Amino acid sequence: MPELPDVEGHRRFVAERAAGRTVERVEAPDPDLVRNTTPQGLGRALNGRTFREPSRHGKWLLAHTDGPTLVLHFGMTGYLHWGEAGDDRHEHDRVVVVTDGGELRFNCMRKFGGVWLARDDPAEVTGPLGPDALEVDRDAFGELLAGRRGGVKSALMDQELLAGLGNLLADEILWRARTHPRTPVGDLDAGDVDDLHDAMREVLTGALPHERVPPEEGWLTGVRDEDAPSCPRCGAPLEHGTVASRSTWWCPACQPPPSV
DNA sequence: CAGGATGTTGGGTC
DNA sequence: CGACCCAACATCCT
Repeated sequence: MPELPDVEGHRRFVAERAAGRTVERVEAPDPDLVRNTTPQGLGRALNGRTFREPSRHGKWLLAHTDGPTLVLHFGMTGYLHWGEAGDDRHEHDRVVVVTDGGELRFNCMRKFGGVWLARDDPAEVTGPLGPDALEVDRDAFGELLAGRRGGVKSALMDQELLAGLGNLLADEILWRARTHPRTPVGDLDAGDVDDLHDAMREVLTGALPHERVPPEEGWLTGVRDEDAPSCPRCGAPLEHGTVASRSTWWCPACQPPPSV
């Protein structure tokens, strides 16, 4: 679930369902997913507080209140849903914030995500993050890459460089920009950086309405789970390998490998 | 049964 | 320090 468009969807969900509601208590069916305090401590900090308009930085969701901020990260399988008091909960609902108008439920099957309490600056729990990928214009993007060593895919996915892109988005952007994922950043010329920035904007703005990387026609994500996927653009059989320690798909025709 | 999956962290290496 | 790799985390699915 969790790359920038997914988390933006969760942000909208909090804005629609939780903003303006007041916390009555916190319940943690799995207390381990309350990461930097105890469920009791989280409750003491949030009880009586009212959710305000949430924000997002990269893959982190910041559910602000009129006091501290509830910070959420979704790992690989986290999502939010809403329930009314007395509704059956899902077995993977790990943390539940009970408000005066219903329950915000953090569901996380694989338990890679979690919730944190930020009494002050959320950066204390998120750690250092680069600028949000949606906010980076062409010049800023070029400056981020300038001086960067290593491969372009690992750069795009480095949250301290640029926040919000994950494995699916990185492959999607590289495919759209016709750039091989193993291309050294230092080999990119200005036109390549233009193409990458354009592709990033197109992929993000295209994905946002879906609140996910859409597995649709014309997207790499639409074919990457097939048995023998082929390029949605040129039809060549896609290649697969490990790049930046992640499962990676690319088109050998559209994205020629970097010359050694 | 083995292997893989949209993420992050910590340890070790060069 | 910058960057890479791997293992680990927990759970489900093929």
